[in-house]
Amino acid sequence: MVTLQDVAREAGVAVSTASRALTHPERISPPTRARVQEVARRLGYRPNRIARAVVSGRTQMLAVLVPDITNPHRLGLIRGAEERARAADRTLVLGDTRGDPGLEADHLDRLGSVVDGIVLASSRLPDADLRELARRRPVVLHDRELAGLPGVVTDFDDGMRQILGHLVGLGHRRVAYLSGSRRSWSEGRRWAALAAEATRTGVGVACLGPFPPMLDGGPAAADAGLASGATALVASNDLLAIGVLRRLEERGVPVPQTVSVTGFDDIFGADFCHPPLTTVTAPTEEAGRVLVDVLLGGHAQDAERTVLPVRLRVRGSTGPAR
Amino acid sequence: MVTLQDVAREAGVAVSTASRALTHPERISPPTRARVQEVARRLGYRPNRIARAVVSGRTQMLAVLVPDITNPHRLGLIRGAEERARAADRTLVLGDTRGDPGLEADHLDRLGSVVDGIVLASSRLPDADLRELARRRPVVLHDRELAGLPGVVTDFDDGMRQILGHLVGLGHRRVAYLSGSRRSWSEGRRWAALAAEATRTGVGVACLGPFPPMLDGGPAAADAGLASGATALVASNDLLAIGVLRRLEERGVPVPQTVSVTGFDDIFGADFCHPPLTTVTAPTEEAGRVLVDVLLGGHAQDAERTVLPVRLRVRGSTGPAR
DNA sequence: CTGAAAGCGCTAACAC
DNA sequence: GTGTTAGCGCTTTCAG
Repeated sequence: MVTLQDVAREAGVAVSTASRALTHPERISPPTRARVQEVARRLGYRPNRIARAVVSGRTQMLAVLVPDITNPHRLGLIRGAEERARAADRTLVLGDTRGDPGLEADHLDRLGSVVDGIVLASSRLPDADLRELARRRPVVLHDRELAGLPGVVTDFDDGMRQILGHLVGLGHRRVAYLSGSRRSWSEGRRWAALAAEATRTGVGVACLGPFPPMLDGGPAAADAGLASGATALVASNDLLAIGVLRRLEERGVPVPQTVSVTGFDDIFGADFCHPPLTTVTAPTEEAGRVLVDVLLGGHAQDAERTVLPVRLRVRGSTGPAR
Repeated sequence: MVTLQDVAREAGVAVSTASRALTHPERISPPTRARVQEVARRLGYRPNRIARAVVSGRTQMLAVLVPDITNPHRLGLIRGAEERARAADRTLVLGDTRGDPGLEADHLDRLGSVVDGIVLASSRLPDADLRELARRRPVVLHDRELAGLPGVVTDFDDGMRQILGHLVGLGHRRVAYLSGSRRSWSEGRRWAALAAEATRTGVGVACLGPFPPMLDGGPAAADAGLASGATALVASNDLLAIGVLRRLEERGVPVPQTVSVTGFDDIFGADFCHPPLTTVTAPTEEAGRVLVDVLLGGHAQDAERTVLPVRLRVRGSTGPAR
């Protein structure tokens, strides 16, 4: 590895001069600057960002922690965050917590002292831990609310309202909610919103599950939903909903003739599964952008809370109640 | 931020002792060790990994660069790599190059001096740049071959052989290949393999495109394929194939009655699109694991080349030639 | 077993 | 403008 010392020696200047010639060229006389830069190039010098970070205390890296990197739902967020990070000349570090608070804490232990800020998507960490973390580093939350911490949340309330409104309009009066993981904050929001709306409109909604909020959870959820006698199945998310659709097809149950099915997230595949899924779409790329902006804007202290609007996308999986 | 100095002072020992008590506890007397550890915990001390890395020269971080993080095809690789990295107590840093050599170089500039090793998936960097990079850091390649560098490649030859064999068995004699990006190494491999196999079996194969290897590329590819008079369309990858299926459905062309369609990768969604896609599946999680193992095993110098076996998955999108 | 001191590669006062 | 010097927080000889 060629260091700044090597460059300085070879160029016949002090290290500090070499350093400046590379990072603050305007403060160096043209001839010296040119010589240093030429030598640096010739020697193939690359600044050691680690060393630079020790003194500046900043690495220009941001971390994004997601519960499951294989869930297509997060792709938008990641891409939006990536885009903004790149624009701000930061490097994004991505970590997968597998929805496990232990692994999440692990990752944070490792990355906490390395990155300049952290985006936590659907964090499962206890409130106290989040607060403590936020004391060390700027932190922004996605789909998790905690007083004092800034964040971006999907408008689950409105999403569920739109879903139920749509189903009621189609004549459905008995609805089953296929719930996902009990431990997630957003799961609680979804169910609460749906239950509230059901009460308001006088529709009966049963809460089934929890089921693993993945394709694999589909079979059990579909069977339970069918057995409940509901005419519409509201799945916790698209992954589960698609799994449900597959199971129903396998069992020869026509959708939406016998039951309607809805999802949440509008993931990759929701528009080409069979039948295409009626679901709620959220501007996840925008979420990613906003999260990084808040992190970089230094507003991470101000506890801004942004609620992102959602929109129902009606596709083939919902129809009139039988 | 509480530093090691703070801990040492509070515990009434030298920094070096505090350091050892935390990283080499066995070399410290039990009472001292206990005291230091207790103080560290009480003060909420967290080692600064950056500082640690300056002296050790290692950060315990590995980078994985992929051309497009939103392509579900890479999820397996990422997950496999993550798993191994975690097991080896390393942190994975993920970067998206958008298939742009410039951005890829950018990322490497930023991360090169920070990570202990690099996994490059489908790198678009010139051979010379790759070689130079490999001189600085351990590098392993995925789906790109370069003499002297270790890597893991999908067995494209066998995959294409299986696809064509399957189609020929169904009576297809006129096949169109819907090509993807010209600039990718794997694209070249796929076409070369298909062309060779076509020659061997005396089947006519036209190369159409290139089309953007994404869902969006589907419409143009489908129309061109149909116009070519081929009875089977072999798409460069699943994303494109699914886009093609959607376009065919839109145009009312029955699949596989009028044309058969095949993909490559077996991505999320390939089994629930309509009709389900006949494609080639590769053990991508295994690829991720092997790549990280090679990186960590220090075999990165030995230029090992692992070819991963593939398997044809026949689904509803292929049938007898009309 | 513990402490003092050197130094990782780089940046940033502070002089000249 | 440029060089000298002092660290950043930590690990690691090297003495004691």
